[in-house]
Amino acid sequence: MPEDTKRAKTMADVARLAKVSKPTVSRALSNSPLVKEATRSRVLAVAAEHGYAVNRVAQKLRQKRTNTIAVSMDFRSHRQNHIEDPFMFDLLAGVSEALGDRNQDLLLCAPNHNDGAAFRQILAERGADGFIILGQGHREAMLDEFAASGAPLVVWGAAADTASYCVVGSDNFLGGQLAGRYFLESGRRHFLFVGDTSFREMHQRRVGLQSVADESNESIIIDDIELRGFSYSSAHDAATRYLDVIEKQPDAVFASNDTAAMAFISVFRDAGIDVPGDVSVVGYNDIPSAEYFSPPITTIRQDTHQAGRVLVAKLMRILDGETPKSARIRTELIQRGS
Amino acid sequence: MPEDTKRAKTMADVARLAKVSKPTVSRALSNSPLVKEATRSRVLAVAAEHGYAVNRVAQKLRQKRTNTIAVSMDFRSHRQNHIEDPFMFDLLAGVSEALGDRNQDLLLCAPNHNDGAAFRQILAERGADGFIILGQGHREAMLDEFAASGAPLVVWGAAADTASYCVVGSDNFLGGQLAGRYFLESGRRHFLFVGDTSFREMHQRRVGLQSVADESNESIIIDDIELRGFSYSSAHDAATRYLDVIEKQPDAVFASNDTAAMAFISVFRDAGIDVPGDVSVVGYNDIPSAEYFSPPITTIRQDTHQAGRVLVAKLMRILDGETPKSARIRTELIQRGS
DNA sequence: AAGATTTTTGATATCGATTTCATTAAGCTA
DNA sequence: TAGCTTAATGAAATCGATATCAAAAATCTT
Repeated sequence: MPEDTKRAKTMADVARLAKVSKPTVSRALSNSPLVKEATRSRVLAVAAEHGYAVNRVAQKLRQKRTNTIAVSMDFRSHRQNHIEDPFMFDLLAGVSEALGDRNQDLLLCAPNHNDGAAFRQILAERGADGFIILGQGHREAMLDEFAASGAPLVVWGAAADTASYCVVGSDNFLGGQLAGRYFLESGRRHFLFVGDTSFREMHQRRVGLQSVADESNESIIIDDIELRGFSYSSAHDAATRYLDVIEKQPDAVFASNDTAAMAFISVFRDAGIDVPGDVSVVGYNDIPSAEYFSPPITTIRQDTHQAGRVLVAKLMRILDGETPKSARIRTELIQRGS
Repeated sequence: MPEDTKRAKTMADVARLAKVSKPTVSRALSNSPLVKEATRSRVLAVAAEHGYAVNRVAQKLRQKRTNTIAVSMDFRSHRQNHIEDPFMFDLLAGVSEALGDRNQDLLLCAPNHNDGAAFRQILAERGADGFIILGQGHREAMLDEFAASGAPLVVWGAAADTASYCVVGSDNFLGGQLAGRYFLESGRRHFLFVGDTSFREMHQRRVGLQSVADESNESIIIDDIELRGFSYSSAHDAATRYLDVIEKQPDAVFASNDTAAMAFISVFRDAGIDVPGDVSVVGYNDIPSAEYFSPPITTIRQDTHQAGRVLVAKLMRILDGETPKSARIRTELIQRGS
C-alpha cells in the first residue's frame, strides 16, 4: 500500500499521486460541490498521507483576497501613559479569538505616524483586506479620510455623530448614567468627575453623569478634574492638589478608569477620608485588582469578549459589501464596596 | 507634463509608463546595482507619481520568503490567571517595534491546543518564516520537538539546560540573588519565597535566592509558599492562610511578581504588620503602579524593550542560518520603600 | 440505443512579482 | 575603429494556487 512517502509540496504533486488534475485537487480541498464524492475522499486521503498543506500565499495571489485583518494598536501612547489597565489587552485577545474562529489571520501593526500612510500602504501592498483600529482616540480626521477612500475598517471607541465609519464601543453615556444613578440612590448629591475628556469616551461618560443630574429633582453639584492621560501618578497628583484646594468635599467620585479610582481612594485614605462612608467612588473597566482593592471598587464593566466578536463581525459584513451600523457593547455597574 | 494620471496597479503598468521592462522596474524598486542611476530615478518618479505599491503577496510567492514572523501569545492562560501585569503587553510592544524596524510583518496567533499542530500548519502554509513564542511556559516538550523539526523559533522564558532552541529571558537567577542580597544588607534573616515554581522562571528566582543564603555566613531560613497562577486573589488568599499558620513571622518576602507583593503587603497591613519595618517585601517586574503603591514597592525590573529587540535579532540570525545562543536580559533591583 | 442533459474533469490562462539567461549598449584597449 | 570587456536591459520562465471554459463521462429521456 505505502507508495511514495515523500511530502507533497504542491497541488501538482498531490494531483499526480491521486491521478487527477490540479483543478480537481483544488476543488476537492475547498469542498466544492463540483467534485464527485469518491474523488474527493481519494484526494483528501492522498493529501493527508503526504502531509500536504496549501500554499496560502499562492492562494491569496490568485484569489485577490488575503483573509488577513490588520489590527492597529497604539502601543506608544499606551506606554507613555503607563497604562496598567489590561483593557486593551483583553480587547486584543477578544479580537484574536474572533478572527481565529473565522479563519482570518491577524496582522498586528503599530503605526508610528498620524497621517495614515501606513494604513494606506498595507492596503496597497495587499497585506490585509481590512482594518480593526484599537486605541486611536485622537485621530478621527485621519480615520474619516481613510474610510472615505473606501477602506474597510472598524474602529473601537466612541462614535462621533459625524463619523463616516463603523464604530464599536462601550455605551459610555449609559456608563455615566449608571454611576450617577448609583450615587443618587445612595444619597449622594455632590459629584466629582475625574477623567481626560479630550477622549470622546470620557466626555460621553461625563455627559451621561450630567444627564442623571439634570433629570433628577434633587439639586446636584458636579465638579470636574481634567486629567491628561491615564496614569496612576497623574491621578494621584490631581487628587492631592484637589484636596488642597476645595472648600467643600464631594460625596461621590466618578473616575473614568479604575486606576484613577484607586489613586483617589488612596489619597482619601491618607487624608483620613472614609470610602465609602464620606465619599463613594466608582471606577471604570473592572480591572482584575478592582475586586481585591481595599475597599473593593464599585465599577463599570464592559464586555470585552463581546467587543472583540462584534468588531470582527462588523468588519466581515463590511467586506461583504454591507454598511453595518455602529454598535454599543453591553455595559453594567458592578457594585462593590466603594 | 502630466500624462496618464491613473493609478499604476502592477509593475507592468509602471514599466509601460516609464518605457522600460518589468524586470527593470523590479530592480529599480529594490535598489539593485544592476540598473543605471538615470533609469532608476525615472522609474521611481513614475512609480511615485502613479501611486504604485508592490504587491507583497506576489513578491512573497516568488521569493519564497514571507518577511512575516508569527508571534504566539497565550491569551487564554493570561485571562484565566487574571494577570494584570502589563509585562506581556510590553513584551509584545517591544517585539512589534523591533519587527517594524526590520520591515517584518507580525502575524499574531493564539494557539488553542498544546500539540503544536497550529505552529506546523503556519509553517507549511507559508504564513510566516519563523516564530517568536511568548508565554508558553508549560510546553517545553512541544517546543523541543518543533525546534527539532527545523522550525526557526525563539522563545521568551527561562532556558532549560536541555533546551534545543534559543531562549531569551530575564536573568531570573540574578533576580533572586538581587532580592536576597537586598534582604541581607538590610539585616533580614528569615525569608519567605512566594511564587509558582512550576514555572521555570519562578524556580530559577527561588534558586537565586537560595544561593545568596548558602553563600552567606549568616544562618538564613527560607520558607516557601507555592502559588498556582499569578492572580492577586490567589496571592491574597495564600497570604491570609499563611499568617494563620506560621509560628514565627518572616522579616522578608520575595514575591515573584508585583501583584503578589501587593497582595501580601495588603494582608500584612490589615494584620497590623508594618512594611518595611517588620517585613521587607520585594516584587518582580516593576509594574507601573509599583511606584505608587503605599509603600512604593521595591522590585526587580526587566528591560522589556531590550527583550523585544533581542528576541527579534536572534530570530533573524536563525533565519540567516546561524544558531545563536540563548540570552539573558538586563535585570536590576529598583529600591523603593518596601 | 440514440440523443439530450447533467455531472465531472482537465487544459490552459491568470494573479503580479522575481530570476535566469540571452542580448544589446556602453566603455576600454590597442 | 575593430575587438574585447563590462554594464544595462529585456524576453521568457517561474513561484503555486484558482478561474474559465471546453471536453469527457455519467445519467436521463423517449
